[in-house]
Amino acid sequence: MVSITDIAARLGVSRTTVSLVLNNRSDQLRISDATRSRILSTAGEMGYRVNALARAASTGNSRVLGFLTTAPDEGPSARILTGAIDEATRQGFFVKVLRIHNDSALDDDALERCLEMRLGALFCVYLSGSGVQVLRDALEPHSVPLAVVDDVDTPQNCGLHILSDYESGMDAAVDHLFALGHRRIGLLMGLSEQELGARQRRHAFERAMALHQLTVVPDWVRAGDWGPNETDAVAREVLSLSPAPTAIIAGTDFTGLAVIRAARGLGLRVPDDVSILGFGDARIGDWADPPMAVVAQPFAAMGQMAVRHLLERLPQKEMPWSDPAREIRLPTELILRASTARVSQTNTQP
Amino acid sequence: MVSITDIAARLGVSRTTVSLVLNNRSDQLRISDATRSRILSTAGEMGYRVNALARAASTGNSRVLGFLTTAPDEGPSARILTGAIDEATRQGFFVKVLRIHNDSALDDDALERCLEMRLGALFCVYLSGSGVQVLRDALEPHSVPLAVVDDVDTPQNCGLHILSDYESGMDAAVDHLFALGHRRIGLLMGLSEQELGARQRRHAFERAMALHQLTVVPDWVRAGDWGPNETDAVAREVLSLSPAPTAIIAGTDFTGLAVIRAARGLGLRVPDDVSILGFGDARIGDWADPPMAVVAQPFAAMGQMAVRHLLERLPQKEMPWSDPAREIRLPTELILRASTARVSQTNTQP
DNA sequence: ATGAAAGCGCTAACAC
DNA sequence: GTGTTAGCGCTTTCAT
Repeated sequence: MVSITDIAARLGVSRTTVSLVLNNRSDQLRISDATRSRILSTAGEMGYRVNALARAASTGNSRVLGFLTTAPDEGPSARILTGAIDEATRQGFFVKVLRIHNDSALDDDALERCLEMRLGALFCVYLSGSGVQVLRDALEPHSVPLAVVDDVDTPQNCGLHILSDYESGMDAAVDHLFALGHRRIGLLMGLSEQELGARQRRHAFERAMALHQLTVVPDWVRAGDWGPNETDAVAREVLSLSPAPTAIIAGTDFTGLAVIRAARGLGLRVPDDVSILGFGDARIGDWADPPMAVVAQPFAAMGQMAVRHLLERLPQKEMPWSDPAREIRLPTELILRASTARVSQTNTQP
Repeated sequence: MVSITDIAARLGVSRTTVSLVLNNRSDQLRISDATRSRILSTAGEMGYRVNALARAASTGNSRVLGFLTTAPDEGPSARILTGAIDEATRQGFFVKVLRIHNDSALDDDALERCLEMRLGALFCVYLSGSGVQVLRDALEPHSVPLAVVDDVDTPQNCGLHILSDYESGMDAAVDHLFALGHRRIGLLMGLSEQELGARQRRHAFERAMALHQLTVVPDWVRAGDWGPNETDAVAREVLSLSPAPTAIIAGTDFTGLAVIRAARGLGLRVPDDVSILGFGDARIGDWADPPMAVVAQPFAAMGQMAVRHLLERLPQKEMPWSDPAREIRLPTELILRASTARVSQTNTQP
């Protein structure tokens, strides 16, 4: 592949001149228009392309970001990645995706390779808190900025933490249900109580309920890392209580689907007998029966923000590690569909 | 960050010696065990990490693969990526994900950047045929191997093409339905007729039907790039025909969900009145109501195979471009769930 | 067994 | 305006 040297040789000028022209530095250091255009056209003819590798080696700046994840194929991770790529591309950066398997002790190999590649900055999703800590400790000495995205139990001083604004999301959800006359609202999370995501949802839910002076009934609030069948079972259990909630907020989109199924299994009509509202992905609910309303989390925006903030801090090459982790919460969006309705007459008393 | 030179200086040996030891080339060119261990331990103490950038610049080999996609956040793309990353990691390679927006003329910028980064090989999904052609033409002069994954209308001579084995997948699907007594089977694809995926599914479907001497009823076979509502409408239309199919194979998982919804909307019970079988993603059907049987496509394996084949061809640095595109078809898996059942008595006549 | 020297392709400081 | 020189951090060939 043709190099800067080849062009210089062909034209009888120095490599420096070629480099300057091709990098558009010619305005600073003045190159004659004649030489300039000769170089440009020759480069074109010869099919020259910078060797980004050599450039990176020379400048020590790879213009590559690393994205660490345990589950690149799950919806949220993929959305975050997409948002991140778009923003990175816009700023002339690449994204390398690394998969981590063992996230508690944090895959040493992956970390090693991040450092070897002289990655400019890193962001990660779905790591355990201890994983993030390990990451942080490894990165700090090398001043590699770090951002943690989505529900990760980020320890103090671990850089940026970007997540959904659960509070406004839950507020919107409860507001909406309240406006439809619902007073008995349950929360089935589909996430383990251990996870930050579950705690955040629960907390935001309790807060939103309090704002409306509604009682949080413990039996109607359940957490757990459920598969389809477990979700079904829990939902049936909750919907069979008396009194039962008239509306259920599901902690994830898949959980929502299973709750709808459970309701139907009990002979309840959605939304006539019970309203169901999902939380998470925007799209999937559109295919549910009935189409499921959701509080959509801003995954793409989260990836985008992660990159934007990391790149802002790149030039100074210095993370404010000592500061407590800075949280950025991005707004959710309530998407109404056919799974919520005015509470039925027989169910109006709290 | 500490370099090979630092270590050499500290130890009073040459950079060469350090390089040899750290690369385990010491067996070829014999280095004394003493020196060897001194170097290793010093490297450890000083926290040395190869500068992969410099190495790549020097060897001209970046050990990075590029993954081009128009929709990194869609299920199949993400699955393929995951499989690819796993295989790449296993072989000491990285994967850079590039998003392409304009795929007909192929995002020139992205291509430019692939070449600049001296990517070792590329694989892509969701490109148009002309996009692949552009890619191929740009890559050939530089001997960059290319693999096209999944439903892409790959022109001749465009390297490897890796896709699902639609024939055995459809055979399994039709076999299964046939065994349940179904004779009137429809195919609602949810993919535009223009797309390779639709043509492949249709062809495989017709073949499978013929194997069982079943008639393909044109009215029951529909293609189109449908959203939820359009799918619903088409499904209702087909299910309202008389005679109507007793079983429907949906071309994608989401389409399957909407078909179930449409059936229910018409007062039909699934699977009692009509059986429904999805095609595509393995997981999502598990959350459907009823849980939906699917022919699962081997997305992760496809990514894995793409990488494996590309890496095989890396050393010789030469693609057999002149050969017709070599197709590799990977087996699907029939996952049975509750959406299919023996055909009802009233529906037994073809 | 070790080192010197040249090379990869690029950038950057400074001289002419 | 352009060229010289040195440097990035590594690899590789060839002396010693």
